[in-house]
Amino acid sequence: MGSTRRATEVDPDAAARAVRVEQRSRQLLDAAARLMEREGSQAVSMQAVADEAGVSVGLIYRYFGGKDELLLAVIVDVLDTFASRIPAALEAAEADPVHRLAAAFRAYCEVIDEHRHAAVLTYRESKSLGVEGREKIKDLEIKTSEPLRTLLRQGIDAGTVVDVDVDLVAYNMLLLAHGWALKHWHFERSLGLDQYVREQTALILRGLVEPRRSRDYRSLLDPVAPEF
Amino acid sequence: MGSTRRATEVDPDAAARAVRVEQRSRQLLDAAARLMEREGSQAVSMQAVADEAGVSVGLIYRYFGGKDELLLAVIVDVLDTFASRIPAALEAAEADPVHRLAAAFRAYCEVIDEHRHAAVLTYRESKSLGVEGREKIKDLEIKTSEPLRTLLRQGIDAGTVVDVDVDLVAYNMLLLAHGWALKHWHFERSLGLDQYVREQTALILRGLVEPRRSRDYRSLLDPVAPEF
Amino acid sequence: MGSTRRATEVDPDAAARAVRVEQRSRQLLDAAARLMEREGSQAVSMQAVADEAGVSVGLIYRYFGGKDELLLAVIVDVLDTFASRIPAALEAAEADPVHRLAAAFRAYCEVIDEHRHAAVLTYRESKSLGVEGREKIKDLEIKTSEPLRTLLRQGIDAGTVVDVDVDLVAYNMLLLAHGWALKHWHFERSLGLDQYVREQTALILRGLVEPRRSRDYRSLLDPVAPEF
Amino acid sequence: MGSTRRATEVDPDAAARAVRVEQRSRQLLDAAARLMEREGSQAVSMQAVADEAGVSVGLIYRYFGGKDELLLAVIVDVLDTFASRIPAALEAAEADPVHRLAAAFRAYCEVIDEHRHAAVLTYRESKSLGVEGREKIKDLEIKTSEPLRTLLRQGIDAGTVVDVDVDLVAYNMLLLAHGWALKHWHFERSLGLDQYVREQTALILRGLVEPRRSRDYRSLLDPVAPEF
DNA sequence: TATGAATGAGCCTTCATTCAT
DNA sequence: AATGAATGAAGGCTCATTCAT
Repeated sequence: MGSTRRATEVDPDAAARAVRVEQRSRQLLDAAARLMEREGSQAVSMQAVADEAGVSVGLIYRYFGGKDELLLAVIVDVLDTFASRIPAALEAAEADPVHRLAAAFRAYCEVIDEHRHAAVLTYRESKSLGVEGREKIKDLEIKTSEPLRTLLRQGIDAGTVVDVDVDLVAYNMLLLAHGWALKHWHFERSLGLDQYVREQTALILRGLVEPRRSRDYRSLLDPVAPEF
Repeated sequence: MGSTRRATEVDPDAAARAVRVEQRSRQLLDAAARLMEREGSQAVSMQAVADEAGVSVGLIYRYFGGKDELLLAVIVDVLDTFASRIPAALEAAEADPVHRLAAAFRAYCEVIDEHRHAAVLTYRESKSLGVEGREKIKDLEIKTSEPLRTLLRQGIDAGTVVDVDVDLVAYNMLLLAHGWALKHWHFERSLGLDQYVREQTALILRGLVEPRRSRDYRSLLDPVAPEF
Repeated sequence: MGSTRRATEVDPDAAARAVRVEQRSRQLLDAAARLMEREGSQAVSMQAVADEAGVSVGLIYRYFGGKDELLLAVIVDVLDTFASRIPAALEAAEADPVHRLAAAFRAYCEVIDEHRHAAVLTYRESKSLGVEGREKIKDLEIKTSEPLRTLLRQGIDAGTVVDVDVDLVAYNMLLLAHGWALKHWHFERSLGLDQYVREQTALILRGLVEPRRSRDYRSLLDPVAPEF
Repeated sequence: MGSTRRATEVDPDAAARAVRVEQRSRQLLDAAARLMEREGSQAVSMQAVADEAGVSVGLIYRYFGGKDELLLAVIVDVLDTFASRIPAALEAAEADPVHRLAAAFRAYCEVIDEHRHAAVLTYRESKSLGVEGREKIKDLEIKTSEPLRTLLRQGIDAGTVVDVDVDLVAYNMLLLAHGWALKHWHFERSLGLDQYVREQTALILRGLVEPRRSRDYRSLLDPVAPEF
């Protein structure tokens, strides 16, 4: 079966197959993520994912090695969404690093709000993730938070941001964004996402912005901290 | 039934029994926590807890209603440790609210370091915790973070801390402390606990301390941010 | 998903699946019943049923919701056997209601003899049966005993049966048939099934048949009560 | 230890001990029976019996070999109640065998109504009863039903009862009495105990009483079958 | 005698994984 | 490529029974 072309050419069969594999993976990943958000990660059994995707259990195993691999893929998928959404948000924002920082944080929080349960999965036992998965996630987080670090450095260079530990601040912003998912049941009645983002932004910026430049960013914090 | 003492005394049998119940509960709670730290919470089966504690499965059910209840008790136990350790740490610290805030944060981080996995348990699916458990945890967290809120308010009143949303800042400090557990595998090679505490403290204080009072707290941040 | 035939035809896949489901259910039901007859209902664990049927435990749960449901299904199955065997026995019998009554009673006893332990299951704690199951059994028993009631009424109308409480007599005949199973260990050494049926038939008819018509049914009672 | 008297005298210690054993057994038996009637035989665990009796689990094992033995003892106890209640009921009844038969049947039904669940236990798996227990029960049932057989024979001799298989009729009357317990959930809404007894008595007597003597017993059947 | 803490075999059930079709 | 029936290990839990006190 299949074609027997020269190796220098791209095998069109292989290409078509790759496309189908891609589509199926997408379908399964989306189903798993949807299920997870809708029913909580407790309800994610292979059968449930299959049902949600409208395929058979067996098929999942043709695309993912097993449950752990599937779950890891879902996490990676979410982190990929981060990696693509943040830059998009930055383009829409003003050129100023601090404004962009705020936009990036908001984008983080919004993606997390959409993938609350999947985001929390990142904190799963490293055992079930495996060394490989752990490394992959670490890399992705670093890569995804790269824009933050870049912006922080730009701000510091521009003199609008005080001289902080760029790595740690980036990490903290991530954690605070995740905080929305982690402590969601803590806040769900008292705080909306928008309010959460605004207040956290105010707090973060207060620690970052050079005191003598702070009045430049008042608009960013309205209406939460107009007195800033 | 046992002895027949004067009614004015507390039944010594009941008292002795209460002590034994307390000891057994401790033993089981510790075993569960130990197992969790060592093998990860995935490995926590009732049989495993029993083995770790050196007792039989059945016995656990005399002290805890079931697995969920046991796990909830482990969480509550950790939160209780918080609630008792933080005040102790505060007494040892200087009277100044900002110094105390830093001491409290360090104490938080240290307890979490000792109960890394149990601390993370707080973020379990609320479903498996049950409404009751969820409420209990929420209450305990609020109660445990109360010292932070008090200190923040004192600082604000004293004019050493800027006017922030006390609730959110307290929550953030908690989250940052938890961050040590949550992202431990992220930092384990690059950062020690002490370093983590110092750097985070510096960042937090930078956002809290009134700029014109900042030089009063330089010592707190050395050697991490001597330039502060 | 399978073939794409004309919509007017029944989906052959679904049909085939239904057949297989039916076969498996049969197999499991029979295994459970067999096990019950051989080892007593105490020995009926899911594992034992699986072993007896030559399948795995898990499979049972694809066909029955749980142990209670399986047991209920066994009971219902036996009652269904009743419901189908009795009419068959009646067709083979003479047209006369009293003759048919005797034939029905014999048929009852024979089915019960074949499902001795399962028949007794009907008397299980109603709790473990559940409200639903209880109602189902009640309905089936009423439905199954309907032929008896009909025959009794016909006999009364024809003047060959005295005017009795049709419901209670039908219930008694059922109970007496069950008696063969219930008190089997009482009789097993002294009485055979055939003998049991004959003697009980004689007793029942003596209480039912109009005295002046009794000689018409002498043949029914031979050789047990030739003097009747 | 204890006393060292001559063997010809009854050891008073032993006697006292026997009394205590008897009392304890009573206490436990009653507790078990009470529990069974109140909660159904499903709820009869050793712990529950101990609680109901106000003693510890361990103590039960000093008086009964185990659960099966305890349950057997409860059954035997109930059958003993039969054996003592029936004669008492007969003494209160008229001298006529048929009247006494009716009185005996009523007494049976009443005792069974009081020990519904225990009565049904008789039909427990022979396996869990053991050969010994089975024999004991068989003997007790035969002994207990002896009055019935005697009365039937007297009736036959007196010419008021037709010539029936005395053993089987006695057995049937027992079964019909048990029927009240066995099918209780069938009748509980439609029939009271008294009604059940009356109707069954009417049916039984119709099959037993010599047709030409039937009018002598009309009063027995009122108001159920006044036309008899 | 009496207690009740402790045991552990055994039960029901779930679910990731495999494999014949 | 796709299905889904079948597997069986593993988990949570119960409860009859024992034994040190």
